[in-house]
Amino acid sequence: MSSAMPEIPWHKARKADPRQPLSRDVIVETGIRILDAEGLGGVTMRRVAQELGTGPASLYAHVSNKDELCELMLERITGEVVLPERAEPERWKEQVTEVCLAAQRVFTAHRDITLVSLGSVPIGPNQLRVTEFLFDLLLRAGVPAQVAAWALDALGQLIDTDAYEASLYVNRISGGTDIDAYFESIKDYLSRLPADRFPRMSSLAETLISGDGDQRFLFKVDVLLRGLETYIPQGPTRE
Amino acid sequence: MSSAMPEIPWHKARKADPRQPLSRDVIVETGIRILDAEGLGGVTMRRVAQELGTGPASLYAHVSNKDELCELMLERITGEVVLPERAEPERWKEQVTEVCLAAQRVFTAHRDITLVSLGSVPIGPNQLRVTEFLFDLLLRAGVPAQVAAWALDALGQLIDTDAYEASLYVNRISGGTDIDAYFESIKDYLSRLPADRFPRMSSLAETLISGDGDQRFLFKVDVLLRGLETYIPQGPTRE
DNA sequence: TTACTGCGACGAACACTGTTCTACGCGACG
DNA sequence: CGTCGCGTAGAACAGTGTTCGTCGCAGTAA
Repeated sequence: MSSAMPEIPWHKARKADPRQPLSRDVIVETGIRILDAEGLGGVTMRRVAQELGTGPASLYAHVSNKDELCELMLERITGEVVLPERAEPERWKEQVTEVCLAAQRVFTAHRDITLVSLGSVPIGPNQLRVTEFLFDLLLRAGVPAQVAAWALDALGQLIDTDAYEASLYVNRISGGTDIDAYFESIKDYLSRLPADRFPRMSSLAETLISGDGDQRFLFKVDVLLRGLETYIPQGPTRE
Repeated sequence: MSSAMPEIPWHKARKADPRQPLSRDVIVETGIRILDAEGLGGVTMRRVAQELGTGPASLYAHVSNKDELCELMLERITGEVVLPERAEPERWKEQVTEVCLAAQRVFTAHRDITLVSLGSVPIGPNQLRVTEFLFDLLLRAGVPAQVAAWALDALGQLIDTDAYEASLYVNRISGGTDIDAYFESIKDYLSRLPADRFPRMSSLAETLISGDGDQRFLFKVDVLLRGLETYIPQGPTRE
């Protein structure tokens, strides 16, 4: 206890990077940084804490859970989705497509973050912001309220699932796998299938695996919108 | 080593249930039993081994991985999906709906197993069986090959995602949460949203959360099929 | 200035996870 | 009868999320 005691060494050297005094925001930002670099699997409490020069227990003063941390990350990332200035119902299909594509781009850029949103009801402010825009747009386009409401569910699932699958390929690529060779091997496998039991898949293997992620995603959105259009009372929009 | 030695106790008492001599099939079956009872989170190598009266290391002689075990489980479960006797293209929409509903029922009955299929290309025999049937049905209905191929992707994602979300509610229920009260609280939350920024969601909160899982799922399938129909060259099928 | 009080920080530990190493025992085959 | 190989399984390793209890520092009251 005397002043003759030398400085306790480990207490000062504790953090190589004595940055902000550890807040909710810093933790979320750090989590996202790790997410972008290593994927959701790399985001562990220990890893985040280490990046902040501390131990995992310190995080629990600001974040109650790892699940909560992940949802906070998702909320912040959803904030990156930029929406059009205003809804243009006369070209609603194009605008819905634009928003979906923007969202898919943002999520895919953050690896497998959509694994989090697949399992949670979107109630964060930013998630509500996007949902409200699409909801309003569909209603203005003449889609019945109940149809529009359920369509939001479908659109959200579509974006999440597609972004998740896209991120899996990113993971594989960053894991060293040659993605083209991978798809080629699948095509070979399908085409070699016994033609008596799998006539369609074996003969159309090429067709099955054709198209990159964006093409397939845009196709799915298009199918959904075409289907939605048939629910508009006065029939399909005239060209 | 003499015959005077008493029975080695721990060798006989090792397993309370000395069943089959540990094969791939038994391991997969045990995994599915645990999956049904506790969800995918309960399926650990230790838990499966314990159920078989052995240690986790023993499983690795029959299964190379936990991931492989999960995919084997998925494959076997997919085998439970019963397909119609033969494709009836004249009522393709109804038949696709039937198959989708059947698949969704099977998967939902096995908790969150679809979390596995979300992350893997379906190449197991049983998965191919279902896919081939749907592919053939769509082609016979007049859907162009490329459209049908991509539609298979969309249908699979729809089934997987919906079954996964349904299972989350099952998990919550088995976790003791009152699911009705949960949705009611979400409805309250949405309706209390500031009306200036969220006019649509706050006023239509009731509409947003209405409908049970089956209704919403059937709606999504219907939208997809209606959209698909517009891709058929001679236009929508006449009634 | 001093004493206290409350809260954030955090090392250590707990109960888990998937996976690997290595020794062991038993059946089949030469 | 000997030997070889394979399936079994205990122990251990490097991780995981989370909790406990201590410790030091800020702010506040006396």
